Amino acid sequence: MNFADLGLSEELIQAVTDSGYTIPTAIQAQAIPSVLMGKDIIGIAQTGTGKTAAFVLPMIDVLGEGRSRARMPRSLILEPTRELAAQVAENFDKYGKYHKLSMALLIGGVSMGDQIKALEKGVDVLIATPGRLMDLYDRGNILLTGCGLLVIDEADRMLDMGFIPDIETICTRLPATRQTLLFSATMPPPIKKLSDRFLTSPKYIEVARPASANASIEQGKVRVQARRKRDTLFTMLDAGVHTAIIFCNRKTTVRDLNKALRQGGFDSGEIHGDMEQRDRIAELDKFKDGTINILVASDVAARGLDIKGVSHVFNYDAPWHPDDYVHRIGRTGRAGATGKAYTFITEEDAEALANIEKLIGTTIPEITVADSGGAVAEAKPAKPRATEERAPRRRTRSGEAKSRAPRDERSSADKAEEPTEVDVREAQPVREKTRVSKPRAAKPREERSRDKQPREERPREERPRSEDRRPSASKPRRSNDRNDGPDDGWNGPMPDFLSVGFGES
DNA sequence: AAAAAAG
Repeated sequence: MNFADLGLSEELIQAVTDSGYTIPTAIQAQAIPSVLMGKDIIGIAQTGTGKTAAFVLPMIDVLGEGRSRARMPRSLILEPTRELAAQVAENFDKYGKYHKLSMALLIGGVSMGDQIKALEKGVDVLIATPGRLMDLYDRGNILLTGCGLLVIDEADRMLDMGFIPDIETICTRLPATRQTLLFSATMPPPIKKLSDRFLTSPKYIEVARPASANASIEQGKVRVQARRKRDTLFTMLDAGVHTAIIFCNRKTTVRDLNKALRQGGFDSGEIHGDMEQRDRIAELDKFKDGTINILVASDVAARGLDIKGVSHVFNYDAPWHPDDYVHRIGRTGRAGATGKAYTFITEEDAEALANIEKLIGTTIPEITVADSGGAVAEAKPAKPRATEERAPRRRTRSGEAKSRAPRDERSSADKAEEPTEVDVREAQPVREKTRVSKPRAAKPREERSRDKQPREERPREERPRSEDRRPSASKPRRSNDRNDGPDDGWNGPMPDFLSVGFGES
């Protein structure tokens, strides 16, 4: 199967070929012919499965015939966030280069003037976030009566964000005879209701359940004391990280952590919802072109963002909502590349971890990092096994017995996880055992950590004095490292401690 | 417990 078999025009196939793609993904192969035939579609798929191209490509051909009229867009694509909307617009530019389609991107945070001008001229494709679309509609700048094709993308996220009433309003303003494509990673009841109401005998397409979390992502959890998160992260980044997105739960944490990383000599940037739109775009661009290789992010970047070659995702804070975990780690391991996803777990995160592991149906392997203080955190009264915490009592007990092997049968790696009375910061044997890779710092450690931790927490001789530059982490990657092909994700060597998993699974 | 989206 390749793109030429799907019924797309030659110009379009040329544009796809120019972009370096030849084989359609599962969702593309299933959706494109149906969209071309004018059918409604429910697509259960994450981005990264090629979902965007699955509707962008056929839409370009469908809209290639006919022309737009002033204020009457011919098609509408709804996206939950501004970044996703902009990303879809980029796809239209990329694949529509041999077609002359007009397009308007209606998102908040930027001035309305240009958007209104584009609408006045008439557009074939309207790509919008609900807020700005409703705003412009209420001002009388848009007529949706000529809009025969609607795409509701990331429907489950629209639901999370409270957009469903807006979506319903918008649906009723479109002509009743239209084609509707709905994409969602999951199908919670409100989305099912929405599709029952606004889609007509849709074709149901489901690919790679997101909860099964992409096999190309190697996951790990790191038990860490809250106050040692920063040092632990630095240690892991020092070991050599190509490109990382670091998720935090709060915007303030994003800001603080990015500041600390920059002070520590890392090439990092940040993105969160309190930033000006242009700053968000600028930071994303820097991340994409390699000016920075670490992006500290709130959940604004958790879903859908398609940045190639992200080698690592760190959950600096464990996400409260388990769905967010799946979405966050999905920023790595994209387009056939491999990725690593590490989640910091503090004592407060027990319930969040339990929910995550329940959702993904597996126990995330635990890895240990020197100085995380994780062993101390574990010295608390034993908690129930994470995945079983919410299970009925009887299951809990039997399951627990099974998963906990007798002490002396466990590997030494397992023993490293044993609760211990000894503070690992003082205990050389533990340090030696857990530190598999020697850290190298961009700047002498003392310079970096000047304002972070009291000196005494780190034995002086532990601090490397070499002038060694940090490996890839400190250096902007060459731009050809990624973003110039579909399969150019990171596949480089992995520092030992990042690739070694300990016990549990 | 937060963040996102309209300003």
